[in-house]
Amino acid sequence: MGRRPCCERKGLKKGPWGPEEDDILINYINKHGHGSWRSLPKLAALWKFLFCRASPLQPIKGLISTLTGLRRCGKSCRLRWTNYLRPDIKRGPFTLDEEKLVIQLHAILGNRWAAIASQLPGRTDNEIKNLWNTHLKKRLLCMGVDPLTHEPFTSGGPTTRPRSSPATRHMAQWESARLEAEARLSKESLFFNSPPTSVKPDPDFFLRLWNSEVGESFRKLNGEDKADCRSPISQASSSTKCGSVSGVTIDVGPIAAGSSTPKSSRTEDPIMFDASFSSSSNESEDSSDTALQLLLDFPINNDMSFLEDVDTYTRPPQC
DNA sequence: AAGATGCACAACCGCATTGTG
DNA sequence: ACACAATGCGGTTGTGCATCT
Repeated sequence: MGRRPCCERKGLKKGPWGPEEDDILINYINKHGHGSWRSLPKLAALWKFLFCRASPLQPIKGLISTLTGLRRCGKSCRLRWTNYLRPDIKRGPFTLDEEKLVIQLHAILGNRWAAIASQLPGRTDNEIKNLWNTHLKKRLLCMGVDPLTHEPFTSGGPTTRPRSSPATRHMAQWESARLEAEARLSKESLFFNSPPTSVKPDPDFFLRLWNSEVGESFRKLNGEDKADCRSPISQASSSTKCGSVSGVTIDVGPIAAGSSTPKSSRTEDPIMFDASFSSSSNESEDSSDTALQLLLDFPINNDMSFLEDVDTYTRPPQC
């Protein structure tokens, strides 16, 4: 038996949202929260009809809204809210620091846009995805760096198989563990002692995480680098030792000012990110470090003269 | 001035994962 | 344990605007 569609297709509006639709959605969510996205469109319209009658014409407008509902499926409502209407969204161009952070996190996490977005307060996964596809990827290509692997192209062009350096693999393992633990702790804190509205980890979250079993397992395993590494979570829960990234620091500098309710306090975060990936093991041959550092030095304007200095890398044909 | 082209971004689609009865 | 619904996520497409020819 196949899945039923998330919403009935008949009569549902598609395409750009209008101000009236935004208004209905914002008012309803501000008042009630989104609850069930599936039922939200009808509820929102009904609520508007019943309670928002500022002008003599409002009852008529409200009736129309009620009869037609939002005419959007819940999925569309969720997307509109999370990507555009949410009050904590930071509009405007990405700052240099944000771009650096996106590049660094992409090197670690790959195309896990939601995970990357969680590290940039006020930015959505969609926004970051667009930034990557329209700006950063091209920038990497023009530098002769494979956007998949964050490593310089070989003379044969882009690598056909994504390949990550040991340091990058370590970072990915650690980041995956951190994200898993973050989700778990978030659930636990909700369950045990948090009020319903408090879902964000406190500023000491990473400190606690670092001191938890996960961080402990990483600290203990300093220097061991085995090929068949499993996720750090698995490592932490078993006796099998595997590679580690002890002392890994990623210093991304200050995130753009004015960001609202960051998930963590970076200045206090013991897990400092450092573009140089200061892992202790066999990094001398790891070209991705150099590539990443080179990328971070990339000028933000369109001045391409920097390419003259990059004789180490093969320039791809499209540049 | 008008059409072509490129770019940026919002929105959609389909699959994966999670929740629930 | 299973089926189904709800939600989340990433890839892709559509659209409007700016720039170029």
